[in-house]
Amino acid sequence: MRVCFMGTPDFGVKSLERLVENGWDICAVVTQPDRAAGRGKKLQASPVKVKALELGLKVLQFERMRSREAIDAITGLAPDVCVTAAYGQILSKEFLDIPPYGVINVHGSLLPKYRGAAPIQWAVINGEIKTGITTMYTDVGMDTGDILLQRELQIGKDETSGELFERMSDLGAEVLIDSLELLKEGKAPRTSQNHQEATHSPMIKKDMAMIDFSRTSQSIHDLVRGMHPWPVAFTRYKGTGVKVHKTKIIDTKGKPGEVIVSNSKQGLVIGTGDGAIEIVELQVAGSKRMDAKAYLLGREICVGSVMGE
RNA sequence: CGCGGGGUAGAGCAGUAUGGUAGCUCGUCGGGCUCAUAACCCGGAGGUCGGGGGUUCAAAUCCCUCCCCCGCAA
Repeated sequence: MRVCFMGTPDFGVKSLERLVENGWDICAVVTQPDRAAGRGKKLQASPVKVKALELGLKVLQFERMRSREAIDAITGLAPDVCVTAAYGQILSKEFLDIPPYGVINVHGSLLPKYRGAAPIQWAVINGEIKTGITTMYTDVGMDTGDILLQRELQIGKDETSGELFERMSDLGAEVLIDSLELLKEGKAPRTSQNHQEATHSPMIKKDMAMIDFSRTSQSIHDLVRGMHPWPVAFTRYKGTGVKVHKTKIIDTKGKPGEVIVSNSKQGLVIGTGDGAIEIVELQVAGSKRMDAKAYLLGREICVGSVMGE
């Protein structure tokens, strides 16, 4: 089977790697165009593109997948199946009809829950204790296609999105391979989704990562985990941004946002809506990420002052 | 040339405008005190001040240059 792989961020890299390891014939890797990003605004290739080049695969990049040019190029490759893993563009009916075996998508949630762009982060932010991988037959809707395979994964109490991402991309690669095997043998299951139970996970934006200390300690802890390693939950202190990398729920009481404890021995503890939370690791603008205790050796945060403003 | 902050002891910082003994908090090592401690007291070790060049009697500090880290924006 000729496979056309489509993906952009890290999530897809593992799947691509495993496909190649397992001997699948990758006729091309389609990824989003290089974008100006990072300090200095240099053009940057997507993680999938980097890996594809490393593996010596043919790379294609299209501004718009719906364009004539893109459709013709893929048609010309005559793939038997297309695989998408966080590709980043909605595919048209015309495109979906190209490969005879269809387009298979690897999605980071137990569909129909968490359809959309950021299923892994939202599962963590919402404090879910389990999530999983779904492979599906892509249709024109947003993650609405019929389910092929599904496999669950437990989420750790202190696990971050980044850590979960790692495990999810491994699992995703596994489930993808299994799905393709079944598809090839003509034994692939197909179950439609229960659309009544669908939920959505929109793309994460920076402002969603702002900590609201009037919420519960648990939901703040979940936000911090879910927004890590990007964009990282943050608050403000005396006008400057403070990223919060790691927190721990503390059994104490305090007003929301109030600094209850602040010294290099005991650390930094802030009041929340239902108790308190310790900021274990933080990062202020221009400086590195560090333990709050280390930060307090050289800088002061006054007890009684308020975070968040 | 997108905007900006930073590199000083193991850690976190001050010192740089006005060049002149390397400083603070913590850790660490040794000693003392206390029923006790996130304790307290005494003493010690630990630094090519990111690299290189220059100016000067003298450079962490002024000039030139290179390297590295980070925030914003994307």
